Amino acid sequence: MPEGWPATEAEARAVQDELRARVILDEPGPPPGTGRVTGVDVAYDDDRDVVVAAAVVLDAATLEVVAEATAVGRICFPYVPGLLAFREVPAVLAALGALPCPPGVVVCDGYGLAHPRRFGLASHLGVLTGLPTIGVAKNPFTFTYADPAAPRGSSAALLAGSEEVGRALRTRDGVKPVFVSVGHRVTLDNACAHTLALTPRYRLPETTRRADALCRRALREATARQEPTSR
DNA sequence: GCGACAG
DNA sequence: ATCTTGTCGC
Repeated sequence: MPEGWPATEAEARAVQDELRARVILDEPGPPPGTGRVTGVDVAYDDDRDVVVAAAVVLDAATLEVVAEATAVGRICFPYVPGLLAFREVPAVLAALGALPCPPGVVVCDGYGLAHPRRFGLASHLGVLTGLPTIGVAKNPFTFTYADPAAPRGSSAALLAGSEEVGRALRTRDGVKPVFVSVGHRVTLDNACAHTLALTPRYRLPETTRRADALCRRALREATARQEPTSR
């Protein structure tokens, strides 16, 4: 359990309300296809109280893996809608810290600005690290959107009432869109461009696919010696 | 008051 | 997130 980590939901919401002021929204961020892009994801074993985070660094031009790292820890916050960051951030920080090179733009599995208090996981991670971050989620959470046109690349506003908090972006022809929002130091247009650059083949970005596979594998391995294989 | 609700 | 086999389709 990290120093000063909130113990209650009310404390956690107060932390969000305070850190939100530090989000930078007026920087365009690195152009897609250049430098590096890093995916982060987390897997859990609630019964054993184990959490594993993975960070996978890709060359943005080729999408080849150039580095990866994992971190194992204890679960330090329950899943509460709107407070996901408090469950995921400590392990993700550890995984990012274990990388041998700078991560470039960090792609999170979840939301940034598209959040009840406009401070989702990607915003939180961005503020704590200073890195440019974006959020790419698989579900619209509580937000609304008009279905984008069928071709890949089409998009529609992701709305909280009349406020655009992100974009529903079609990454594959005729397939359910992903939900992109800004984290820190990246523009929404640029975040969508990055997302398209990371989806040459599948609905989800290569970064999150790679990070997801790695943290699941690391969780299996971290968990393997504690309970013998049943048969 | 009740249900919904990123991962 | 996680529990879980096969199956339909490109």
